[in-house]
Amino acid sequence: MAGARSKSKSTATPKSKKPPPKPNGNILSYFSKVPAANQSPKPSSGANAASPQSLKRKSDGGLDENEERRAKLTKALEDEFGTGDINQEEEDDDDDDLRSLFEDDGEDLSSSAPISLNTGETPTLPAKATSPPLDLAGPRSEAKTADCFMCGKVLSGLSESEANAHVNDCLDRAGTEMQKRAEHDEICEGQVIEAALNNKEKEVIVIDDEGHDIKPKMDTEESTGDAAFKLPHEEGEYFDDLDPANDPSDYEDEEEEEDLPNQANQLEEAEEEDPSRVEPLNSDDAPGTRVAPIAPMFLPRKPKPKPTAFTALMDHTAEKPKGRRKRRNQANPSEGGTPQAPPRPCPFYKKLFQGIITVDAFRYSKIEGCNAYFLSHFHSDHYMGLSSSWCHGPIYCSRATANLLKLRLRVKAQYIHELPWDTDITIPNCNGIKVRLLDANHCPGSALFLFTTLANRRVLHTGDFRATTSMIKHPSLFGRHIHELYLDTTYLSPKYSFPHTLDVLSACSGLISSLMAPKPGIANMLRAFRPSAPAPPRGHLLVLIGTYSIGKERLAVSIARAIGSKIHVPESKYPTYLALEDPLLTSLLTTNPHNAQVHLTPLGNISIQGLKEYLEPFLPTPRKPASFNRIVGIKPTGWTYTPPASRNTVNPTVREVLNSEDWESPYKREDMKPVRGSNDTVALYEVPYSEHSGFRDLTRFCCGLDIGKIIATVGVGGEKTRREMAAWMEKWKEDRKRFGLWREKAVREKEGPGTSFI
DNA sequence: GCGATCAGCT
DNA sequence: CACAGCTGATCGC
Repeated sequence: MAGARSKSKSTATPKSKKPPPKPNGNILSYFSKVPAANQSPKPSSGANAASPQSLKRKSDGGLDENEERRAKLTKALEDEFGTGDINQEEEDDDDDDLRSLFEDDGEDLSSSAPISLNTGETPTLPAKATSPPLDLAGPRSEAKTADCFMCGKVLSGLSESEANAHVNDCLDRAGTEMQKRAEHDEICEGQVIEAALNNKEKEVIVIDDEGHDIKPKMDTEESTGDAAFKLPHEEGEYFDDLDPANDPSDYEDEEEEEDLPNQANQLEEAEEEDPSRVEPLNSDDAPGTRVAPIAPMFLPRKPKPKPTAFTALMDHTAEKPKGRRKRRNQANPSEGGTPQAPPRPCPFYKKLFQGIITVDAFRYSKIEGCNAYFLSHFHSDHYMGLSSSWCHGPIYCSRATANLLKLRLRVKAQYIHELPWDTDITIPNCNGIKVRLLDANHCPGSALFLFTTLANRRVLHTGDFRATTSMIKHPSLFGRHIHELYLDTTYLSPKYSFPHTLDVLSACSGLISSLMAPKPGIANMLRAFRPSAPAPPRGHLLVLIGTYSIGKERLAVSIARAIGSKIHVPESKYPTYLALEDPLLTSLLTTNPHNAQVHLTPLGNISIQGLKEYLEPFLPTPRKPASFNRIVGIKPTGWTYTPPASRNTVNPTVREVLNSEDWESPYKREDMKPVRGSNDTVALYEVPYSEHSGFRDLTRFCCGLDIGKIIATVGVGGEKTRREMAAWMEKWKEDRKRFGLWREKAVREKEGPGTSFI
């Protein structure tokens, strides 16, 4: 399906008319907090070099595509080069927008210092785009640490580590700005909900199954209490809190009943639900054949588990159909196979409130009893099953995600319901349950779903998320009891931890800046003779950043801003990026590869060989000078980071994980080492940039919030992983019991015990 | 030819 | 390993 989709031609032209910017108020939002700059960067006239044909992926076979691309780029360069400055185009009318964007305080991303592109005869962004004016790495730099790229403060008197500390402070401060905004939004739960309820326009989206708008019926229904709250099929634990005898705060008790393997009790549920769906494993003859789930990640592979009802159920839980035998022949074995094979059952962790609401469950056809399908973010393993033929019910998601559903999957608009951020919305036909979207800090448009029943029972589904301390402090979460948490447990193992995102962004920006600066040795030598001597240029550096379809844009934005470059994206991906409606990103995009020093490319191209090939068309020929003659690849991956050797990752205590300095995962520019095979011209860096929560993130999130039951959503296929995850959840619970909710040390010290840190 | 699904491969 | 894809093959329509 991905293949089919990607083959579709990307003739889409940038939309000139853009929808209004989405509401603000998120923490660590992917979206800039400024009004849309309302500029749709035109595909530059000289961009034939980047035509879809030349940049499309290798659909017509291996090297041809690269050859073709190279040829076209070379030709374009030759055709064009006389025209002068490759960086000029598109700049002029962007100045003001850029300036305002750089000055915005809502963006926590790195530098705001456009600087010389350092391309020899070339020049630069117009001076007034620079705010504060600062040449971090250009030939005229005094030193690498001349100024803070956040606040402009002169840092040259400081040691490098002091300078780094300062810059990190600045970056962190940018984060707290968002916290303030969140506070501003909301004083207490009641007010927010009330505000939402009183705001007719925002309050309810009511759509019937055909997608027709019908009359809002909020108040009547919501105020009718128990009767209105009956779920269609059965009564269950969700009704417990209707009973006044059930103190919602008494959650320890309800946890007590939860077993160690947190989900084992789901087994019975699953079997009751539809016993016929529990299918035998690994039998080629059996209908519905499939292999056992992939062994839990991070654990030694074991022989395939015995087929049990539970494993059979969990087999369907893998987001991806990896390692699965073919399912084709189920419906009609005599034929070559038919897609009409009975749908897999939807795994329990995607079903909320007895399944009246599901999250990221689109590959199970129609789910009986589901009145609202939620999509947490636009990654294929979560939207799998969605297509133009979707007709099983309304889809709720963030605006960016909604845009992408229409643009990329052609899902019919009548099924798509975009929800605002940080606002309670009553979900139609779901017994008055409300949902509030919170920024998941995963990829653009990614959301946490916070559901609230009429009886004030809160259920949080994280989708995929990267937890942060500001997320813990979010007024929608902090200080509230969350009865159930569906948790992204991708990295729920002490082995996995990642540096703070901002540290990584800062390190990358710093690295690239320093690579653009003259070699210190040479510069110093020259200066020894003649201090004013311009440092010799080191050539034009191209920065190639690997990315999936959505995600990691922050890396590109951060680096681009640090070096004053635009960001080139293949023309085929351009509409996708526009659909994110991120004004900052949009303002930096260009489809002209010569117009930007920072390029985004599919992760598959990020290898030494791939970099070489990518660079080639930009190299000089007898007929033209080089656009670029060096290339640096950035490969964002969560897997390469090794924590400090002193860290106890075998059996750490929760306290240790939460607070010990050993569990800081520092990351600085000096930690960035090129991979083997890198040289002066072609260098590849793997950076520990993760958009999932690491182990410490998860621990802090779950110890910092008042959480009842936790349900893992990843890695639940293997018994051992399940057990280990459950053990951690148990430890978190004990820690909360014993020490109370975790708070950041600095905050505790500043405000003293007992004070809320909101 | 197109959409959907899957095996295999990063 | 696998973050979250991509690519080609196959099948139904």
